[in-house]
Amino acid sequence: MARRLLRKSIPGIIDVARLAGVSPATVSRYSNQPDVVRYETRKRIESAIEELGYVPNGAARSLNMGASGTIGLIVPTIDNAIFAELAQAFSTALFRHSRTMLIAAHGYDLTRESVLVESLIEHRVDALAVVGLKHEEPTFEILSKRDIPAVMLWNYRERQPFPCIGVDNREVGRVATEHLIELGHRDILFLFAGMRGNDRAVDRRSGALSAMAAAGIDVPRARRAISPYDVQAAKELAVKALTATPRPTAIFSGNDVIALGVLFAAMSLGIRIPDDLSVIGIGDFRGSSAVEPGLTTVRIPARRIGRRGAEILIEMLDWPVAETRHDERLPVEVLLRGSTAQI
Amino acid sequence: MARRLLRKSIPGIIDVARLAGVSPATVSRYSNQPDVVRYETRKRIESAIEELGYVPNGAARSLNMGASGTIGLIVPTIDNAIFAELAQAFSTALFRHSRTMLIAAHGYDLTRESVLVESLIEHRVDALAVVGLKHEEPTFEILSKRDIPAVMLWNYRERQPFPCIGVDNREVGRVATEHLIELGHRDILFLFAGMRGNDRAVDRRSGALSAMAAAGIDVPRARRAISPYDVQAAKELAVKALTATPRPTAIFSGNDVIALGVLFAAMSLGIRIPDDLSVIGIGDFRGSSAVEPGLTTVRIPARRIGRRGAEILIEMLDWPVAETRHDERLPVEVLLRGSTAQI
DNA sequence: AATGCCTCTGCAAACGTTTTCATCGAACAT
DNA sequence: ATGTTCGATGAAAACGTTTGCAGAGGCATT
Repeated sequence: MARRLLRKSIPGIIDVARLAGVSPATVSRYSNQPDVVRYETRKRIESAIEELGYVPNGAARSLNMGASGTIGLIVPTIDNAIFAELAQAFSTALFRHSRTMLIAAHGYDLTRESVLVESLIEHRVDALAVVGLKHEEPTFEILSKRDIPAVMLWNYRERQPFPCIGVDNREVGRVATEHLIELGHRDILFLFAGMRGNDRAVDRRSGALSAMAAAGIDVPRARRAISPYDVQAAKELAVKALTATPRPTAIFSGNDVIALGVLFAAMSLGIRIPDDLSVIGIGDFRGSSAVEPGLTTVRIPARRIGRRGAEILIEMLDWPVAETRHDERLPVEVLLRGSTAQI
Repeated sequence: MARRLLRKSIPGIIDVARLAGVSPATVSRYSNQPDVVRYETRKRIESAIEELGYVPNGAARSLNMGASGTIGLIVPTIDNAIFAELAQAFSTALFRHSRTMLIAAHGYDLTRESVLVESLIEHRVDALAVVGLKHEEPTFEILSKRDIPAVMLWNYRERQPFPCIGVDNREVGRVATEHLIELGHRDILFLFAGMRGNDRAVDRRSGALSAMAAAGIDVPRARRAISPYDVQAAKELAVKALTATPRPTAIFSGNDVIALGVLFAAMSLGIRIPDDLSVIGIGDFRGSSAVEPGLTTVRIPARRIGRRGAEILIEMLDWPVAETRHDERLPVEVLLRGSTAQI
């Protein structure tokens, strides 16, 4: 961090007090409980604040109060349609309750996560949300040592060390697969998302494969692949798979980005969708409904997860004694659009 | 904000000092300039910290030092491919210099912006980056009153109150349009992005129209429309425009999202791209190269803008005396892909 | 007039760091 | 033996708020 800065000295509560002819205590009361200050005094303070351009020092306040008004969010990356939606909703919900979001990204490297947690704790976040259920030991340890209110977003499962708000990604993988099976598909190519440090992808995969097993359909190794989170890369992968024979009749895509790549691959090869090939995605990213044909996908309510996560944390802060668990399992649904059809 | 929380009392520097049998001053020195502390003492402090799970209190440090190690970023919204990329790069660059990003979004409502600035200043950000050149008076006022190092990202122009790092969006609009003109197009439909609180869109529009004027081509009102930032909405708009006669031979899209909508509209109508219609976008969002056919677009280096913005702010913090202006105009280039062709 | 209550305000002690200055030994040169 | 320098540490004063406690004055009740 920087050395001590000697900048134009910023006006503090004492300057305001002096100018308004009152004590600092009164100014403080003015900004925290205005109604206890006499009208006339209030006016004087107001104009003093106006004149000096006074903005209270959050660090001092935070030091005194033991709460910073800041809540942390740790995501794999911001630069991803779906986490961006989540973060935006989270931030908006916090703003509504006059708190601020401190966001940090670890780039799917869970070992870096505990460093971020520590950094956020150093900034004295009042509460913390993380994406996913899987975390390294230090992360859990530091969190419980401090007993900072924390939630895990995105993935839902029972009996977790912290409340979860999200969907059951095994269910997500399952319903997507079942949809294809119901349409009569037997030869399905599975393009899973990368699974390093990504328990959502792991769960989807396990849900998908168990649905196949339940239907008694074998999934040979050649029908399982892992695609990066990138339209172009997924497209190339799909092109390769679609030019080999025999060609699958359907493709399960671990997320909508991969599904888009598949769609474009099919277009470039002149394969008609859904006549020659069914494609299903996961996520319902913005734009997935607009692509031609519309992408059938499993909707994951990212915004709602973000909003509820924020609200629940605030609730935990405001009623710290409440012994209720705050888990929330959100429903998933298959959005039927044009990219899947009966075989 | 919350009332005073009475939580498990968190260990402070004094607890560490007591446990290690030294004074708080020594512990402080340990974490700031470890080399001045005797090896043996250092070891004792280390194990005390370990045992207590001590994490320094940023608020106290910030209060004392007058610097928080936090840098603010204000964007219209996080939930937008391009700003997410920017924010991610910004955050990463800050992290590399051990600072943290505090991000806030105003949803294209510039009047809300000054509230956010104030909130960030209350959190004592050491510096601030905002997107765009156009801001309400209070925003500028509060910033210059405090003389907090600030930069304006995304849009570049000379003689601005704060350093700009970005591209000249008039140039962006111009080169996109010139590309279409060079290909022989005369009847071009312009789908601009919404311009409320969005000076980037305003500039692109003005660049585009002036390029047309320079080429002596008239653009009737019916060939100018404004599209929301949404694939589906842009698609509907484009469908309407493409079913009317006469049909334009090319469409200028204010950004890649709109361009995607146009592409899908054309597909759904059986209009061949680029044979029957040329489409150009702006931004080079991820995935724009993978769509079929590849989208010709004007590349805007969002990541680089984010990274440079962060680096420049840090530079301004570390050498506050340097009188050099830190503006940076980044180059733009037309990426030729499959969606445009000679008429 | 004395008493009590209420409203508004001030005093001063925290909160957890960093940093200047001073102190104390030890090592070293004279 | 005496002075000098150096390295390692401690004491204490900030930094800018919030808040419990108490005091001052006004008003109503006895």
